[in-house]
Amino acid sequence: MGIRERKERHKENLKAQILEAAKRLFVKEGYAATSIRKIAAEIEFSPTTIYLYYKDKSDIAYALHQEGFLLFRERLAVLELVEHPFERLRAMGRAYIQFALDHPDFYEVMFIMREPMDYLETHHPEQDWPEGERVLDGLFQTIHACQQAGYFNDIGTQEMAILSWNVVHGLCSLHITGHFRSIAEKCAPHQDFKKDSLLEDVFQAYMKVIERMK
Amino acid sequence: MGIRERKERHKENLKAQILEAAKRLFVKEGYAATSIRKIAAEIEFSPTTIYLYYKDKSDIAYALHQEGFLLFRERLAVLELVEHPFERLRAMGRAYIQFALDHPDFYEVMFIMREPMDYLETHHPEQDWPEGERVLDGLFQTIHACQQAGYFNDIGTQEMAILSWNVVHGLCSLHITGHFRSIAEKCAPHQDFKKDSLLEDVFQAYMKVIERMK
DNA sequence: CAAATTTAGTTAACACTGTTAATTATGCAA
DNA sequence: TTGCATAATTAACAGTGTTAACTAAATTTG
Repeated sequence: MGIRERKERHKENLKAQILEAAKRLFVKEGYAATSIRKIAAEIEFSPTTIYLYYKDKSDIAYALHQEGFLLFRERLAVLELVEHPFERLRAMGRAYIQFALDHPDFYEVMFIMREPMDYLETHHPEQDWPEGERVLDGLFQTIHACQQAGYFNDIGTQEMAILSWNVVHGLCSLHITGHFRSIAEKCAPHQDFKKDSLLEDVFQAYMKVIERMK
Repeated sequence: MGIRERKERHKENLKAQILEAAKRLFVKEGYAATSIRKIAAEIEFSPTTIYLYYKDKSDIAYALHQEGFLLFRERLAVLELVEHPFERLRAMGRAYIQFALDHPDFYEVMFIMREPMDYLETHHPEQDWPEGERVLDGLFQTIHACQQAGYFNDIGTQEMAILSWNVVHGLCSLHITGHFRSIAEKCAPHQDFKKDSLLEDVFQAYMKVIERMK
């Protein structure tokens, strides 16, 4: 029987298979359209089977959230090689934006949606947000190195790190949620090229601003 | 003649009543928990009656979105009285943050949720986002006045306006979606007071940064 | 080996959701 | 009074997350 074969094949990685199926649906149709029942259908199991491996839907959301951070760190890791701290900061910002443009669904589950955060708070109240802290820590170190190199020394390292994060997050989140759709062309009605480079332009403006802080 | 007018008035009345009921539920339990059926129950009408006055749920979301901008502009209007443009910019930023803290649900429907934006695009594709543009225009003018006063003249006005918007939006959105919950205390483990003033601190850092750009 | 027990997975159901088609009730004009 | 347009309703569709009860298979125990 085909069903028995399938069962034997995936005896132990069913949890991983659920996540893979969820990820497939998720990147194809977004989180909102990824229902428990569809995930179940994708792996040819009953919907309730999902609940044997994941507590609830926010648990799956958090798993996708973690998956996104895996992708994200993988991308940013190479930037450790950029020696000049200020140029590294610039590269990190651009990489952040590019990640959001390449993987808007992952960006949403990582930085916009409440569900993964709610899962952390309700099911693991003791610990806080390891993924976010790890990324922010990398940014913190680069900002610190910038300050060692003489940049923005009259600003707190934490404040500067969170500020820089905020600038790119503001851009990416407003872009993804559709709030920039009409803003872009209003900003440059007779410059069509600007429509596609608003994120880049504003980020460059930020870098220009903090560049002077030496 | 007069009959039709009265009918229209009654119709507008019920439409307004629906919105009022939606707003009540919305500020009390958030958008996610505000269902069509609950709105209908609140005004003691059948659920389908809602559809005689609003196209679909995203239509209601957009109405709440507009309602939020009404509140928002009402608050910011008085800041036109602040003469010094840079101080006006500072006041606008603080007012923006305070609005988000006071009305997180409205902030969410105004700047975070896709639904109102989707309504605009699918049901009114010709026009773009009037609420956003109007607010951004006010910011644009203040930035322009700052530049006239000698601030950040080597940065484009549009870029500077959107950048400033991004900074406060980044702060408010990450705060509202719960992404700052654990970040705050990590930043200042032995300074309890900082937990509540992260938004203010980072905003001040931004103001400090652009203050130097004269 | 057979019986008991644990485990994995399923079916059926609950209580919701947004939304539409068909139907009834209501007030107005001819 | 009849006919008609409109307002509002009921019933239903197609989905959602989630839980309790149940079955079948595997494993442990006497």
